[in-house]
Amino acid sequence: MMFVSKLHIFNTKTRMFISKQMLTKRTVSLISIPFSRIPFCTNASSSSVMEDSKQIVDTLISIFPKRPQNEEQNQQLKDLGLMITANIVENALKGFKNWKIAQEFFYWASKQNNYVHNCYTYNAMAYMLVHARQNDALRNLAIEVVNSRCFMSPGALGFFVRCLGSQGLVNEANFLFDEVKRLNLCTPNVYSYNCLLEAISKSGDVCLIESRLNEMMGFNWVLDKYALTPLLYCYCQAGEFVKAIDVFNRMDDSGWVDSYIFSILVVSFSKRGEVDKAYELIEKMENQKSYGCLTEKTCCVLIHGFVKEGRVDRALQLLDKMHRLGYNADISIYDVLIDELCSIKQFEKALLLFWEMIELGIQPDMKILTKLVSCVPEDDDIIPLLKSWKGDLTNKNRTLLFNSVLKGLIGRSSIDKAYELLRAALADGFQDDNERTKIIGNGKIVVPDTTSFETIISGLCQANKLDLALDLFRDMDHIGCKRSVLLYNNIIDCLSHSDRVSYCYTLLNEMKNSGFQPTEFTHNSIFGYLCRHEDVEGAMNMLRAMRTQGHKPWIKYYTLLVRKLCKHRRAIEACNFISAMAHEGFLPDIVAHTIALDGLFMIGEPEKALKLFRDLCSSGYCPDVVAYNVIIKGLCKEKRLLESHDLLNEMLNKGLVPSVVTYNLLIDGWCKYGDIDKATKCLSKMFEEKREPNVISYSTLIDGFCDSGRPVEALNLWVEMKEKGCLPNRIAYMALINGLCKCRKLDEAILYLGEMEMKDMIPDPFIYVAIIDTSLSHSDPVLALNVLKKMVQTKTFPDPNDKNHGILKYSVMVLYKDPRTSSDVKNLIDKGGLPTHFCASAEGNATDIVHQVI
DNA sequence: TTAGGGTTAG
Repeated sequence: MMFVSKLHIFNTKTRMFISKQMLTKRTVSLISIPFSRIPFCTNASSSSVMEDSKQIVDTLISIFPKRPQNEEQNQQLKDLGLMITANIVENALKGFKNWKIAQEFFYWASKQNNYVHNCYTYNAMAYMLVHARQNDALRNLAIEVVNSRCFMSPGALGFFVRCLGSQGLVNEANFLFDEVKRLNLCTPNVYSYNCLLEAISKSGDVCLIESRLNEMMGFNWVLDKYALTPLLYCYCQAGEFVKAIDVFNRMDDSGWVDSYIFSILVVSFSKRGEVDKAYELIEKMENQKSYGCLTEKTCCVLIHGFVKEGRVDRALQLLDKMHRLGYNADISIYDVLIDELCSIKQFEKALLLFWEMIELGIQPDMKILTKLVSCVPEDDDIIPLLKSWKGDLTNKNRTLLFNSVLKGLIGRSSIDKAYELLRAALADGFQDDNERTKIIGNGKIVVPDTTSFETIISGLCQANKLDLALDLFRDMDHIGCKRSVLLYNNIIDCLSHSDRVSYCYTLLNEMKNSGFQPTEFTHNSIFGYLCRHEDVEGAMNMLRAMRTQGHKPWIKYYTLLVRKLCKHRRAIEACNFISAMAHEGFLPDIVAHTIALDGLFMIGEPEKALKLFRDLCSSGYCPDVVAYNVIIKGLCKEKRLLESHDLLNEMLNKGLVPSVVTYNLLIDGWCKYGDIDKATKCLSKMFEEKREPNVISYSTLIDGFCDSGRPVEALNLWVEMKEKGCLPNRIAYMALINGLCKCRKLDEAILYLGEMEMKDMIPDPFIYVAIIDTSLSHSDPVLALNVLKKMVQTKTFPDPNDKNHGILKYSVMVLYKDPRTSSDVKNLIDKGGLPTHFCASAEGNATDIVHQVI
């Protein structure tokens, strides 16, 4: 046995200055070589040594895992321990199938006399740990290699660093790199650095990459493509596309862009939703004749990515390009494209792709076929699709096709046909001569399954044919077809919407007894019914049942209940419901609370509202702008303007930004309070705070000015509003016209009514009433009559409960009595243009009616 | 199979 030196001696002065040319020509492609093929060791010895070593390696691999079972083997292992070299250990390590055994061997070897590990044995061990994903052990090994003070070649360092990087142990890679440098165990070269950069890029840490690159440039090294690729990758990961494109262009100028580098950028564009940018890049490379850059694999990745971003247009263009490049698109590409085209209802394109597949010899699978059958809009397309199936027509496939035909019929609103088809299949398994059923049946019987029932029952429920659905549901038992949770849910939901709630409870019990666990949907279907019907007690009982199952009540339902209660002036009950929910562990959110606050103000309980609001704040809730708005609105209504402003300040202190609504409420508050100047100040404040006033702000203030008898200012504001680009709407016009009437500015009111009608805006009846009333007080019955005729023409009259109803009645009577208008009013009455209740009073006693009105 | 709901002007 030859004695082989156990220590490799390295040249520690390997640091050198490498020119760009040297790098580009000599650097081996780091990226394109699979990790596993990078050699650990280039040590070559004489052939006889290799022979001997090989024998030792083989023996170790064979006996070590078994562990010496007898004295003889034990002795053999001891003897081998005397003979091992780093080379032998390295090769033995590579031979073990189990990482644990390899690790035991590694530590056994290190205890043998005269044996010391070298960098290659460490690397072999690291490699085993990488493949076994033993990150803790790998981390420890990195520390051990430093502690062992073993020298490392720059290449070996690079290898270990890549091992760490591949497992995402970026900090460890940096630690190892810096420690071996500090302890003079290795002088890293460009390759070692590039490995480190690649490892860092796994973490996407742009700063770290940049600082390492600066380090490299400090040695006057020229950065090559393997240094820039990790940088490009990191910029892409960080979404720093400007920088990424810059790096890419630099690489492109040097002719370094290969398919991998190209795919980093282009796939990253796609992932960030920059589909057009990705496509432009593809075209740019194509124009540069860099054909090799766009590989088949990249195309596939991009098509999937484009579709995911909802850009099926670009995906189809790329598919076209693939064809031109002679690449094959696999079935998954067609699957994803057809699926997407169907979901955006571009069925013709989907069908074209389908037939293209067949032409290219790619056999569509059942998933693609059933998708198309179930959603193409034309009946005529179905038969050719069904006939195209060349695969096995097993019972299962037959049922799948049958179900897709049912789905298709329902999608085309032919629920009756679909229902009959299922009934026919249940009756005789298709003995009729319908062409479609013959194809599916192919002379054999189609056996409907649970999905068939789910499809039809869901269709029947949607079409409001609940009883038919229930019959079918009951029939499932007779043919021995298993029900499903989906079916129960669908029917329960449909029953709840048809107000047949007692049957819902029956089915709920039935499903539990049949071993189906109700889902959140099941419970919420019934909970929804109870909320719609303001059944607080029932809703609470359901909540308790839900709590035991860990189900959550849907927000939309419990807010609906709160809203309905408040609308019916049952705000106190709404508050009690909210508390009871909280007591059950379902704390309603700020929206439900806001509705309740509004409800309390509505029933004239401002103190209760304020208490609830303060309780919310102190219990850690953070009321938002809308909640504050509701309180401000309530306080304004109560004429507590100063408190409203206190709340505005409170909002600001909390960092909440008051909305346009907030200011509008305060403007309205001050207007109604009679302090129009304060209201104007609020408008100014909006400009200061860069909260652009809207048409509501202006209308409110215009109304306020008119109420204060200041029509000129109202009209000025009207002009200002239009100058600011804020267009008046129907309500704004009505506010102005009504306001002008209140100020007795009849001519202006008529002017704006004309303007409004020119814009095809139809005013509410009260506007006509206001003008009629004002005209009469201006002693202009003819004008009033004309407006009354307009009302008759447009058939808009105030509701009998509306106060304007009485005013109009009185006006009609006045016009009836006035000789200037009397005959016209009679005429209107005779022709039936005026509702009878106006006619009856026209001849009545004026005083009586005045009493009625007032 | 299921969703986000609440506040402003005549």
